[in-house]
Amino acid sequence: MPATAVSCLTLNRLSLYLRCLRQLQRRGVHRISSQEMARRFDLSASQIRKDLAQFGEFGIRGVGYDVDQLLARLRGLLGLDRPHNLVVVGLGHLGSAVARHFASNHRAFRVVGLFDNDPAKIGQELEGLAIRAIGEVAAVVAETAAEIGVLAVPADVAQEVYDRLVEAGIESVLNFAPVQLRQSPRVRCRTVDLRIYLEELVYFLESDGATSRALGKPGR
Amino acid sequence: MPATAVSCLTLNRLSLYLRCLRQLQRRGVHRISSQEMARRFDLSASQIRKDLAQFGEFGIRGVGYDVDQLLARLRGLLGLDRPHNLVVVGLGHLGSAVARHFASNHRAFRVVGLFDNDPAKIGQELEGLAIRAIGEVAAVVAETAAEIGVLAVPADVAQEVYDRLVEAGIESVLNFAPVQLRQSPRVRCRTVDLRIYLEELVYFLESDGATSRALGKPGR
DNA sequence: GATTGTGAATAGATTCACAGCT
DNA sequence: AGCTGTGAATCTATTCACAATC
Repeated sequence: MPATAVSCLTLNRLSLYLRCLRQLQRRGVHRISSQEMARRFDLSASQIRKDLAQFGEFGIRGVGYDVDQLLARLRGLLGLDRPHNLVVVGLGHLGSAVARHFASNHRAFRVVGLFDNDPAKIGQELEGLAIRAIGEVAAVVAETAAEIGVLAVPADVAQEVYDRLVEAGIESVLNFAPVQLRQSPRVRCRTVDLRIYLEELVYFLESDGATSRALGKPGR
Repeated sequence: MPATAVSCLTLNRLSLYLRCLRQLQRRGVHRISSQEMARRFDLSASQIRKDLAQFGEFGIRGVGYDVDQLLARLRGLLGLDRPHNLVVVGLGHLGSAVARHFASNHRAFRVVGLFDNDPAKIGQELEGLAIRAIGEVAAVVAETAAEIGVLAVPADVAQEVYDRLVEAGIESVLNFAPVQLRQSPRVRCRTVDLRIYLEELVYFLESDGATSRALGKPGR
């Protein structure tokens, strides 16, 4: 039924619902209405319904949604019922942390390759996996059918490494380098710049706290 | 003159423009038009103009924008011309990496406190700063006038630690725990769940790659 | 009586297209 | 001639309100 393209906003909310449902499941809740869910997690009930309705009829009128069933459906919908292989390139602090973060926790994701160009790091192990030279990435991607590349390299080499991953046949990229990558049409890239989140918070600090001073020009 | 509230989307784009302008500055570009900027970084020219126009007239008609000047203006606008103090709570892999990430790189942000509840970690140093017990957070926030708290603790204690930060007088929170926090109206909280980004990529993997199979029901 | 699923209404964001400067 | 700044037009997203269902 998804003839209509799904928006990123909707999609991210589906992930959110998944998270909420997991929490409900852990607490032994088996049935929930959109209203109750909205109340508990500070969401919008009609939005939940509309988001879900895009993909089918998952609820029972007059009753609500079955938590286990909805969870399973959402997982299937998002493709999380099959495992997905990742490679991580760049094992500085952030890269290592992200590799570990994704390696533990999550059944749906498996880290199958670690790459760096620092000779001191090559050969070391992280979570039982050896760090290899970046030159081997194509071989590993081919061998493991890795779909996603996580890019945690310095900004000035990010483009080069992205291009390499594209060439290696990776299907999409999660980029932590603070650059706007020139993208291949074949390979979707999602950039996550942690600094942007801080900057967002700072702006609201100023504007909430200092409504009084906001009248004076804030330049310079 | 921001009498009008600025949307988050706009705000995040301003951060993005800042990043692009920095790159231009490094390359010795002194003047740029919205079109050229759009072309180089794969953005929309009219959107750039509209976003900037919300805050004043920064460009010169017929000419374009002065890179240095616009950079300075944006920095001021976003509040990045003053330093902001951070505390990081939870120094597992992700917390440590984020602490280091924010401690280096960025002039506008200063990490002034590190907290954990693991006795093995307390007393250790990270980037020249000692890790302290979470009980001391109120004192440190008061003493350093820290504005932002970075939350990198396990999901099941995130709410508790958030509440503690609120009580300690922190002004906003960047949360990496995958939970929907019950928020204080006083303290803005931005949650960043790295897993959501992966899930987004996975969805598009399925839907791009498998347009053929998308006709069959994707359930189960 | 309660709650879903959904068309219609509203609100918000983006793009267009051009008047107004330089 | 070229590019900004901006109202108007379009597109997208969210919320409302209610008929359909259990």
